[in-house]
Amino acid sequence: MTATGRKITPIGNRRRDQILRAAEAEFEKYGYEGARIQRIADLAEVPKANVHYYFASKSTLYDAVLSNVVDLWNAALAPIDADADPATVLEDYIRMKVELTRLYPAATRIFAQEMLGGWQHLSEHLKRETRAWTEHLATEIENWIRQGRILPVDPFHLIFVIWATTQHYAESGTQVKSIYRKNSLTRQDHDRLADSLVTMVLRVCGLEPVGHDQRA
Amino acid sequence: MTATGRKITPIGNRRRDQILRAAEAEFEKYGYEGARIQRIADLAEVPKANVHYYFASKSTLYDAVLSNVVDLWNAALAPIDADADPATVLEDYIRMKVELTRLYPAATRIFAQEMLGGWQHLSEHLKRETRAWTEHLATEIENWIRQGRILPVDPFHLIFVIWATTQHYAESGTQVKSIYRKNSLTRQDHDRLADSLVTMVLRVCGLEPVGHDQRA
DNA sequence: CAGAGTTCTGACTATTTGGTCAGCTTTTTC
DNA sequence: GAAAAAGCTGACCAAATAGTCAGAACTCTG
Repeated sequence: MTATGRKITPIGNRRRDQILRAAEAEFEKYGYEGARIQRIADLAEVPKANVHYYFASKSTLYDAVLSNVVDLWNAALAPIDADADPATVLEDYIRMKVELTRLYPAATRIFAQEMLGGWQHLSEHLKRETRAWTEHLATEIENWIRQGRILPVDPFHLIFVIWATTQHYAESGTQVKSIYRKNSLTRQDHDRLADSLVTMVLRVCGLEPVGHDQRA
Repeated sequence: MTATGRKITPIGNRRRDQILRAAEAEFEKYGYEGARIQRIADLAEVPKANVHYYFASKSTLYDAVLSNVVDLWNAALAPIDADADPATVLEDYIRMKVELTRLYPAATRIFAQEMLGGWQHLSEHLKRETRAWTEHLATEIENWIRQGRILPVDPFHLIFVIWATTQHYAESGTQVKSIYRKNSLTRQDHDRLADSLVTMVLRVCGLEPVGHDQRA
């Protein structure tokens, strides 16, 4: 250990962020095991020892990155309007997730890697938040079904479809290239994915799109 | 390098398989970077040097594992009946994928990890096979749409939903536990996932289930 | 059963990598 | 402006790990 125990100054904070950003990129690209402190240092354009000045260990650094990522995720997932109609809630949810994916591909991939690894590095506290929100939405869906506002669907499976698809799409920059022969994901690609997903999910629920695009 | 160049005898083949199986488990659990030759040796109950007798390097060993996995995958994806009706083709496809996932969770996870990593270790030849089949199915779906047999859907997005969902479900043993509060995935869980998926996908296409279950 | 070929392994090496630390430089504080 | 604190870093170190190799042990064939 070398870090923590001193005061924080603006100058130190800037360096910290600089290293954190580099670490995010590195962890995204190589995963926890594959990540190399030296490469993070190079990318941040600081000597390796400087990384250890701010973060005692690789694990500490990863914790910091992961915490940022999950905060971002949970913050965006926050609002849910109980009075709104199902189609709107679902559509908003989907578009928001796709948007997150477009804006923060690195964060998204780290989130997914962590998930695949069984949240080995995620604190209980953060896990609980993520789960709570999912259960909230599931309850909402169950209400809609009971009220006959949408067709019967297993709420978790429905959420899972949305989740898996956006997630998967985001994670697979290279896969999309190799299987679908695209060279990059444009803004338009994301919009079209969101449109497709919205239409598909609404059809699953027996709903029609509210106003926007109708193609799938 | 130490391996290859000698003849293959049954006894050698058995050891090779033994090591290969251990390697599959190790790569599944830790990924390429995280995998340790020593652990593979321990799991296979052979000395480490024996691993290197059969596989020159970690990379060679991973290639062998991956090749098995992709063969399995491509073999299962092979048949597609052009005359069959859309509902049947889609349902068979989904159930087959879920089944693969249930039977070979390790292989499935490795496949996914490799995908996430952008097929960094997969040979061109294997990549092409995987892609070709996907395109075949996509063409089929386009035909159905043109003939008015199903509602308009982006074929790739539809395939993607199926793919992403089954894949994701398979990969997420621990995630499912932590988010959905299940302790393990039973045969029944897989059946219900398949049922849900079939119903959802068919609804998306404006089709009704052929005969089986109707719940989603 | 003898010799050739194959299989196996303990002991080793080379390299990579996370982490430390003493002391230098810069910034802040009084 | 000097003392204290924070920031910084080159040069190390210890541990882990992939890979090597000489030769022992085993198996098969004629």
